[in-house]
Amino acid sequence: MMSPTEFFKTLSDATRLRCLFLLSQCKSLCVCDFMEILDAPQSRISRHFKYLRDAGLVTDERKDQWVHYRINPELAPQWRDMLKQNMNHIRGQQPFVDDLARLKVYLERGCC
Amino acid sequence: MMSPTEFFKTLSDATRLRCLFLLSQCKSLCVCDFMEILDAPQSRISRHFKYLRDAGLVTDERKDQWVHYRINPELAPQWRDMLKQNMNHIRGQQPFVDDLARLKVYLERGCC
DNA sequence: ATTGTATATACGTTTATGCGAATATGCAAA
DNA sequence: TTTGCATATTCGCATAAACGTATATACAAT
Repeated sequence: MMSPTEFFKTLSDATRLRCLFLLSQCKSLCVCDFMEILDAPQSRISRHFKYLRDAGLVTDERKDQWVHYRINPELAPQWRDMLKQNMNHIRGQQPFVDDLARLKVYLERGCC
Repeated sequence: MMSPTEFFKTLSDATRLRCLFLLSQCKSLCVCDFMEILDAPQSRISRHFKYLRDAGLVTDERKDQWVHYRINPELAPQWRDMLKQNMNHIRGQQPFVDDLARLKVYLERGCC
């Protein structure tokens, strides 16, 4: 179980927050998607997803070589609501506006 | 102006979060109130209020020796809503339940 | 002026966190 | 079983953040 402080700490890093935001806007994405959309090296994405997994906010599912992440479908409703509301609030701000635009382009031309 | 990441970082420390929560439940409180309710040394409270001031989340007002803090009444609606919603979400969890109980006892018998 | 109370800040230390580079692992296809 | 790609982890380093103690400041009352 997670404390509110830990919840906010998890959201307090730009890479993690941008990843969570992207996941809040689509079903699932794999590590290389995040690398491209956020223009970040692989170790950074992977490391921060470890934090997100440990916090219970996301789950991973391997398909062949790819690991797909999604918002943890078993997240307690309380945290799920909190996450959703916060994601809605940041939706209109940078860098999330641009990230969302890039996500859409990316999904349209077919992801990895 | 504040970035979402900075907003969450500000909420990611237990002392700051508890202070903000208390302020969300009453008009204003002074440093010694927080010291007693949270059982924390003065330097800790004061230091964290500097962060909260710098982030623009609270304002201070001196009355004689006492400095009263409140949620910044000029906080942009966006942040105000976000803060309010998050405070509502943590309301039912520890240590905030106990903090609120202590706040009520404290206010009833007359604060500092 | 001095004292007492409330609050703020400076200092040195400790711990936490983020980073890239390098390496390891897992899986599929050859 | 080797190669190649996707992902995870380890490492050493650098910076940030939190802490308590001690000191400084602000104000009121004497």
